[in-house]
Amino acid sequence: MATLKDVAREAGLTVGTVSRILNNRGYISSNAREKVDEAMEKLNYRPNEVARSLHGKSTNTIGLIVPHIRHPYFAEMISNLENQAYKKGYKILLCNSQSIQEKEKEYIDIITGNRAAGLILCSGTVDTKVFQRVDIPVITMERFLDNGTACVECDNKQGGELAARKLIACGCKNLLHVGTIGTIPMPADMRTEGFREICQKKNITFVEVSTEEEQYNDLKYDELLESMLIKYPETDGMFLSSDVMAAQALQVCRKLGLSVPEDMKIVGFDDVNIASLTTPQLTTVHQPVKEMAEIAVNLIQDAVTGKLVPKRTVLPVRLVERETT
Amino acid sequence: MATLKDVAREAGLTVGTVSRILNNRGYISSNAREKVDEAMEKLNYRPNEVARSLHGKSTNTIGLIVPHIRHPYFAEMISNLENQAYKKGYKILLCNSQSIQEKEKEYIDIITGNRAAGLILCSGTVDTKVFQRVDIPVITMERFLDNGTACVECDNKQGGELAARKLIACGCKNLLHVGTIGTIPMPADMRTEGFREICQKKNITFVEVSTEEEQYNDLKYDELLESMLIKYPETDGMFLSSDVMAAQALQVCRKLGLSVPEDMKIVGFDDVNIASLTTPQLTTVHQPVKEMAEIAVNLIQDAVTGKLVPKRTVLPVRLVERETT
DNA sequence: GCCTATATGTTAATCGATTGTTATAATATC
DNA sequence: GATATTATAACAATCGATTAACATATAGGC
Repeated sequence: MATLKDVAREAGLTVGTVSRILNNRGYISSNAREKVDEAMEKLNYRPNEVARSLHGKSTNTIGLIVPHIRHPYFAEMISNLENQAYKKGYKILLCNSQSIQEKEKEYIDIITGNRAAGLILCSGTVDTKVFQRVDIPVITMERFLDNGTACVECDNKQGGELAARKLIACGCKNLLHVGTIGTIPMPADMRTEGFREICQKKNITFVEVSTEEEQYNDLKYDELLESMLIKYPETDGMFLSSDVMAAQALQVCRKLGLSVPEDMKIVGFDDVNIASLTTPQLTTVHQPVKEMAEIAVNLIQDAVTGKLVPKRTVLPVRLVERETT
Repeated sequence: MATLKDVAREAGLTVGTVSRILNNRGYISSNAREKVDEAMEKLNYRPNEVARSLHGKSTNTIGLIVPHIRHPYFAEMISNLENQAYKKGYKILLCNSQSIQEKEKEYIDIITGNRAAGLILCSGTVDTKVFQRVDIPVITMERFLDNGTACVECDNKQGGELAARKLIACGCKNLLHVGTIGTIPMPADMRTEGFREICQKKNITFVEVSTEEEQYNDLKYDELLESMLIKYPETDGMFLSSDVMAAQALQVCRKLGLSVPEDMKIVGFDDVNIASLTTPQLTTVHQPVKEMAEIAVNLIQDAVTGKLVPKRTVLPVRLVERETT
């Protein structure tokens, strides 16, 4: 591929001048600019961003680590992050950790090695110690991290409360809640917390179940859900920590001959696409994914430019009532 | 961040020696290696990949341009591509074109400017002329491109045939097919082609509709579908070019009081997650996304290493029968 | 004819690594 | 003990751009 030197030679100028023209610095004659434009066109020149980044301190890349791309919530999140990154002149280096600690660590090495401007972490198995050695801004989403630069999350607890309140208002007496992965603490656990508090306050019987990594990875909760409904046949309302789970709960109910919402009320979480594609459509807790994504990217930029950055940003959620309650 | 020079100073050696140790070339004393290890540990050194790539000819980045991340088919595709890329030592630079030509062009500039090893293109609005100037391997997926290095696709025509055959075998007499975006020619159009051929051969009445970009971008087909079903009330079978569309068709049928599969049979395309989360679950044409993704990444690698690369790879599809037929 | 503003050339350093060539030790061989 | 061999490092060029310092050249203004 053609280099600046080639362009300079072709245009009959020196690299210094051509670079000046490219970057609009100093004095430039329209004549020279024309010659350079022609030469670039002719040689199909495109500045080597690698060389440029080497000269500058960092790149305009944001490393993004998610546990799953296929999961609609993350697909939605990635999409919004990409969008905002594009607007701000960043590009996204996409890393799918699959919740594998080793892979996550490796990706952190790759991202820092590539001198990314910042790191957005939606995945959470890595030891926080790893991050003491990361010297670029780290924005966590739905993940605890003492050493992180900042954290963006939705009001998970409020979400759990909304779900519990709704189910109880619908007349449910025996609730079942399936939460996030039991082995890894994360902000999403607060959904359970909020749910629990309301149930206790209102004196409603409830069962709490957490999922296993395997189920999370395969997006396959039907067996767990079925066994739970068989184990607790008196259940008349469920709060699931994701819409994917809730959609599967619907299928399980159908299999077991339970009508929703007549025999069973269901509340999901996330409010992704599928929530309105199931039959009946899901009542769910809406996460402001777009705003969270925008804030995350903006925080990276602020942190890079040395601005003071809020340690924690919590956005409100809201209940979207559809047909399962 | 610490550089090689810092490590060398710390270890009391020169950069050349340290580099040699890092890359295991030439003679190295265990003493020197030890000192370097210590220095790296102490300084938290991580090689600057930007500098490394500058020296080498290209990076190990693959540029990936998709029209949508949120669309479950692409989410699935991205996930599989990322996976294979990781296995092969590549990283993914993710670009969401939103089917906007200008954005696509800009991304191509960014990708080539960053000296990516190759480009995987799942999006298709850009003028093919643009690619005459791209000097890295370009693998297209579900997209025509004369100047591309290679193309990977599923047997779209066969998919259309399977769908038509199934609907006809179910006894449908008046079919409706909603295809891809009318204004942009793409391999997926062959689904329509295959569908049409079978209908004609079997003498079955059918209506063909194409979608608009706006609907594709918003993943919102319900209004179109509803108007079509009202316009063609005799319709008793539908073939939709994606599962997202098929899932929405189900909702529209429900709204119009049509039972599926009794009054209306439905066949989708892609076989993504939602296909088994709708009620009834979708009969659909399965695309071998994983294999397509693996092949695409492998083709990039082969092209980079100068291997001869097949111009076109077509993978078979298969019908997955669920509950809508 | 001098000054100034404009335009470009020249030269060289820099970013952080890789790598070929060369220099210097340490050890082995006869 | 001289010579060959092997081990270990230093030195310097290179990748492709940016940028600063300084020199030079042309033009117009007064």
